[in-house]
Amino acid sequence: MSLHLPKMTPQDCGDCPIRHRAVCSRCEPDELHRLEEMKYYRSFQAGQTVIWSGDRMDFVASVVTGIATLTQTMEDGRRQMVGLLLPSDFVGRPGRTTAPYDVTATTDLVMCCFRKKPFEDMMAATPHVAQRLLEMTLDELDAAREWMLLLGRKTAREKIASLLTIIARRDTGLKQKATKGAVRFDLPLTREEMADYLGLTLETVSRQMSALKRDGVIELEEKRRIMVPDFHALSNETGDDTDGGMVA
Amino acid sequence: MSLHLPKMTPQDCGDCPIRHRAVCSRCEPDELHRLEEMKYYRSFQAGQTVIWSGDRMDFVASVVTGIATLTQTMEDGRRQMVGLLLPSDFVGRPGRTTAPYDVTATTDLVMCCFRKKPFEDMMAATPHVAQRLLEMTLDELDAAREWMLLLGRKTAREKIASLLTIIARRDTGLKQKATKGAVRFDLPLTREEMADYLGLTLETVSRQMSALKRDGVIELEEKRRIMVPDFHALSNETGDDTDGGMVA
DNA sequence: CACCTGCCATGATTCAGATCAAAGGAAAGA
DNA sequence: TCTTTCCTTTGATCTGAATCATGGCAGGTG
Repeated sequence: MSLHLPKMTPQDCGDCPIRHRAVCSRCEPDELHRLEEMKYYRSFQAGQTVIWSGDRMDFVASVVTGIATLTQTMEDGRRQMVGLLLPSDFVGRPGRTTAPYDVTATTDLVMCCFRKKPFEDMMAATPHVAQRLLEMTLDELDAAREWMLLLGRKTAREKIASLLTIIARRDTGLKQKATKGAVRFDLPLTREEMADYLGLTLETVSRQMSALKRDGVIELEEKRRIMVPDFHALSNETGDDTDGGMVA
Repeated sequence: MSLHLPKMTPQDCGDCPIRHRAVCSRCEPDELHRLEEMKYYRSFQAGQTVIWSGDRMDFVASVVTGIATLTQTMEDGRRQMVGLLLPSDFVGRPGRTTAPYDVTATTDLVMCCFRKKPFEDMMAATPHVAQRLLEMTLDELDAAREWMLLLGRKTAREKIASLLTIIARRDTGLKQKATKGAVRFDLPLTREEMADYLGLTLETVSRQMSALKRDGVIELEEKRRIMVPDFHALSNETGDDTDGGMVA
């Protein structure tokens, strides 16, 4: 395998695929220009570690393409994934010098980085970056709390169904429950990564995937290729109130 | 029981017990004055619900005194606490109209409330509130992620020890691991609330408390009054890397 | 080709924590 | 005083997921 990483030609922010959703989405042209001056790209291969927990972290970054994970590890090796970073998601905390989690590239990954100091200066000087970052952080907090419910109270089957639902939704670009009929998508995670995310073992993940297949809720076209014949049936397995909220 | 709530005389922000830690901590005198004009206090008795999940929420607020909880409930009644609100903590999300969780007063509670619209206007106009709110939200996100590790990977005994450690630390006002010798504190939660927080049943909570007592890690002076003879011994039960991080 | 190595599935067995059940103690009201 | 209610503890049993163990398959490599 070649170890050459693709050379990233610094792009024009105007062409950036995450321009409208990332931390820079609210920026005025002059702010964007300033960010453009300080940004640089970094690429990682699938499996590479971006940062180790405890390392000094002198940059912040947005995911441009690919998927990364945040994981915590206990001394005895137990691991829990605490975040899944998709394109436009932000990594790093202004005002902190040390990474609190391992950040790992799950697929090939491109990040748009800013050195921390200039970025912090900019945050202090103009409000749009900070405003957007607050919004994004609040969204992440909501997601983390939803995950707490999953980890604390859901069964293995519900956990799997919930994860598949989330991936299916964002993969098909569908917002709410509006998904009808069959859906197809690729799992970006190994069984072990799924287990780390769901607070399960990989064996349990494998068994529950098989069970959902046996019950006709999903079909496996390949190990990582999922077909959901009836999205509503999958939603019903998540344990969430999926029936559109308010009772008539 | 009398249903009269204590009449709160609006306080001067300068005397406020949470002045230096709450969302207003960065405010300049003029900003503080503006907040003072729009604030109002609300009191709740222990056990009262502050807001129901799904309710319209037209205010945001800081906890002044007392403790509140955020909980999510599944249709079949499974409950997971997703946040513990202590004095100076902030409730409510600017830009959202509907409460995502039940908020409940665990003890008698006083909140300093702001109607959402004026508060949002102020956030847009001056940066200090938004800056502080971002900081606090990032802290909460870290706490939520630490809790994800606990919920996903820790044993019942580790969960209990972790919760006791956290409450002990904030109760004794101690920052890091610097606690030496005996510590005493009151549990602000019932066994059931502890269970809801830890993703356990109340029976398991009770049993593990008894086990920690049997093993001499804690002593129960009353049901809710904890004495920890050796704080380090308790920390060792949390499963966390408590030995000060870096290996020599 | 034969041989790894990484990933996945599945069977057998164990065990931590849930569930079911009963009862004790403290506080509040009648 | 007795009763009720809330909180807690403890015991007996069950069970969902972990653990232990094996084998299959696909892709890469010598």
